Amino acid sequence: MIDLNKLISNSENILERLESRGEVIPLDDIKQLDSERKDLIQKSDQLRSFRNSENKRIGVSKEKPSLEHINKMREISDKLNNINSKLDDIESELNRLMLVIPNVPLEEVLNGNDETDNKVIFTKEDVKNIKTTIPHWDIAPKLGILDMEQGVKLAGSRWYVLKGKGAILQRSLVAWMLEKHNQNGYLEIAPPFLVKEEVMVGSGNLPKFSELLYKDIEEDLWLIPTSEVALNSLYFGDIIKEELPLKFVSHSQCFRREKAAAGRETRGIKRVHQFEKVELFRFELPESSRNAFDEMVNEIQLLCDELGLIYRSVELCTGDLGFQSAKTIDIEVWAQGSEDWLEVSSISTCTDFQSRRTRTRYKNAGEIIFPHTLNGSALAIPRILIAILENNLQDDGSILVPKVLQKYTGFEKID
RNA sequence: GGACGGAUGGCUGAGUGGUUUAAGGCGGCGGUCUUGAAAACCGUUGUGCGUUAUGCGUACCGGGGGUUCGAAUCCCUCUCCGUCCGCCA
Repeated sequence: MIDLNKLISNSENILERLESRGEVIPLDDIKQLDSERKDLIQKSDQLRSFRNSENKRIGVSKEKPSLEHINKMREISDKLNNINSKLDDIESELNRLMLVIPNVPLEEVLNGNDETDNKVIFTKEDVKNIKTTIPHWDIAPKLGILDMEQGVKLAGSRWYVLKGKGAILQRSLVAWMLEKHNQNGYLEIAPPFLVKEEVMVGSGNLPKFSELLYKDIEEDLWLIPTSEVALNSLYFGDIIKEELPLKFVSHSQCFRREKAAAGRETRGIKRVHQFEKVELFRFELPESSRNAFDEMVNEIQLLCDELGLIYRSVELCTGDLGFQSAKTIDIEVWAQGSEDWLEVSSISTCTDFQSRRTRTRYKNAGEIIFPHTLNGSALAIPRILIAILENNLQDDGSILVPKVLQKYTGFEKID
C-alpha cells in the first residue's frame, strides 16, 4: 500500500513514477473519496463529542433524564449510525482502490515497458566447454531421479516426482543454502505453508492475484507461493521491539497455479505447481534498505559462484517490476541442455509497501516508522537442479555433484 | 470433535449500565536527593484517525453485530488461549 497523502499531493513525483510502470491511477476518485471521508469523520466526531458530554451530565446528575431528552439523544445516535455506516462504505471503497495500486519504483530504476527493456548488468561467464546439450527432461528420467509420468498420475500436468539421488540432491541443496545463510546472520524460520487471507493481502498477492494461488476453501486458508508471504507477516500489526535489521531465512514448498499454456518455457521442471525454495527476507530501516538490497544481491550471486554455475544479473525495468517491488534484480543461471537462461532468484526491495499493508511498524528514536522489507530467493531449487544436471553431464552419462554439496549428498556423482 | 473456564494498556490486575475517554502495582522515561549508585519521593507513560495543531476532538478493554439516552460491564456470534475428555503423526 502506498502512502495516501503522498499520492494525493503527488509528492516525490509519485504519480509519474507509478505511470512509468504502465499503471493508470484513479486519482480523482481517490481524492473525492478521501475528502468525503474526512468530512464524515469530522461530523461523526462532533456528534460523538456532544453525545459524550450529554451522557456524562446525565450520569453525574443522577436524575432520570426526561423523555424529551431521551428522544433527542436517540435522534443523535441514529444520525451518528447513519454517518458511520456511510463512512464504512467510503473507507472500504477507498481501501479497495488503494490495495490494487502497485509500489512506486525507486527513482534509479530504468524506465521501460516490458522484459525486453530489462538490462543485463553482470554476467559470470565461467564457461568450461560444455559439449553436451541434452535437456534435463531427457537426462533425469534416464538416470531414474525424476519421474514426470508419476507426477501426472498423482496430481496432473506439471507435477513431478523426484527419486533417489535426485531427491537427495534437492535435500542437499536446501541444507547447504540454509546453512550458508545461517552463517551470514539470517535467523532460520520454518513457517506455515498455508496462511490467512490478510497475510496474502499483506504481501501484495491479494486481492489482485488470486488466480495464481491455491486456496483451501474449507478453512479459508491460502497456500503460499513463496515464504516471503509468511515472513512478511511475522510482525503483522505489531510495533517491532527487536532492533533492526531483522534478517530471516526460510525453506518452504511454494505452490503456484501457473495457468500459462504448456510449451518450451514449461518443459520438464522449469515451471511447476509445487517447488522448494530457500528465501531471504529482511526488515530494514529506510535509510539502510538500499545498501541491504545490494548486500543481498551479492550474497545470492555468491551461491551461484560456489555451485560453479554460469549466471547473470538482470535489472528489471519499471514496466516489468512485480506488484510489490520498488526495485528488482533477477539472477538467471545458464542451462546448457535447454540452451536457456533460467530465473533462479528475484531480489526485491519493497520499501514500506508491505509494512503498510501489514501495519508492521518500528519505533526509531521515538518516531514510529514503517520499516522497509526486502526479499530474495536463495535459491529456487528445481531450476538449480536443471542447471546442475544439464551443465555437469559427463561423457559417460553421469552427473557431477558440485563440490560444495558433496558433504551433504554423500556421493560425488549421479549415475 | 465434546465439556468447562478465560481474553482489560509494555507486563500484572481491579472494574457486573452513568464523575472509568480504565483504579492500583510493576516496568520504562524525566526529575529531586547523592561524590556516584541504590533506596525513597515527585512527575510522566500506548496506538490510530481528524483538526482551525506547544493544543483540541474522537476511537480502541480479543474480532464483528445487537440492546440502551448511555456498554469494558448486558445479549448474539466468531476467533484465539487454558484445563479435562475423545481422536491422532
